[in-house]
Amino acid sequence: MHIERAISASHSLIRVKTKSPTVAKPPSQDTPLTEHLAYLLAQANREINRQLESRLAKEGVPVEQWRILKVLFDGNGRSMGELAEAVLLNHPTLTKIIDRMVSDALVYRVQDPKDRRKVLMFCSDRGKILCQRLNSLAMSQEAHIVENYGNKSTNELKRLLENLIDSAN
Amino acid sequence: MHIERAISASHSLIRVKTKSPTVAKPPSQDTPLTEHLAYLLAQANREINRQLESRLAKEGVPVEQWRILKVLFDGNGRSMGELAEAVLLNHPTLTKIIDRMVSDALVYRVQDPKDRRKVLMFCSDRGKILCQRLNSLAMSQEAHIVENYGNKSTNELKRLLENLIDSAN
DNA sequence: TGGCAATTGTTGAAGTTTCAATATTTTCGC
DNA sequence: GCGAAAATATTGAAACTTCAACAATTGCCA
Repeated sequence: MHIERAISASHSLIRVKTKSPTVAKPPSQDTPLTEHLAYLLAQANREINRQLESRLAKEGVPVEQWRILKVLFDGNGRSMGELAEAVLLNHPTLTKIIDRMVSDALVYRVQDPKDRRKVLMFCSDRGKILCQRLNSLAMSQEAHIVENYGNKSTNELKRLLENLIDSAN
Repeated sequence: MHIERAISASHSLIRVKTKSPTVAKPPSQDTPLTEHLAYLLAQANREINRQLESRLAKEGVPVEQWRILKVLFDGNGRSMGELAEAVLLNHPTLTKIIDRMVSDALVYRVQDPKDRRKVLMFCSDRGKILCQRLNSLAMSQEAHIVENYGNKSTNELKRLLENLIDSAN
């Protein structure tokens, strides 16, 4: 292995056939789309998100709103900026979603007394009750994934995703 | 291990405490948002997609267009349906992106002679040349990920994602 | 202190995606 | 072979997201 690397590094004309089947291929020009990490993530995300979406549709609530309710559930207010970060939305999008949720009386705005530029968001009682129903639906979805995919794989995948996210920052 | 499984399978009243520190918590009502698989996937996807996007921006091309070019690069035509499936877009969205790409002379439409309902998409020479430059950018992004995140983790993550996608269908 | 730069959130316009309806062609049962 | 149903792609309207500009407030430093 040492030797193989040395040979390959010296650009030998002799082709050394590598043995390992799971040897790390560096991504090359003709790597199929389906082997790119970015693509696999997009595909997995799309699939899982669809499943969740269709569960939450029972309550007529989009995934983003569930995330917002879940973050606010603890009763501590969050500024729009914190919230946007937490739920993976950019500011203007969040503002408009929050507008709808305020209309539905799920959340409400309070001006931050410490810093009057900020708006603190809170979850209403109605929002909390809905949130709990949504949590059940989300839980059952995740249970369903674990059933098909296995407990070990699920946990391992979560761990790897967390590391990836960390390493990307 | 055999025995443990047997006990657990027989629903014994005796609790067998599993040793593993990474024991599977079943998702519960108050599982934080950030521990849900759907959330981790969304976050990782967002992050990696942003990185890729900013690389491809050097050529002024959105990620979706790179995917399309890459799929068509082999010169075999694809129907809109096949293409939509391959690049994770729904039909109307694809139609409109293709309209733009046709304007830019990156791809072209040909009516399928075997089945005149279908339109076969092909990549132009110009599209192929651009695709190769984009492939380089995408490769360098993936190399960058591997650098920070590690080769082993990257491959393992890809494997797990593939399995997840399979198990979800 | 006064004023300039930075932070925070919202708004309106522009761009994009999605939904439902449509047009065209093929398939299949009878 | 005919007609109804299915498959394929596109279109226009509606919904949504994003971008750039704006308004309000705070922090800073000279």
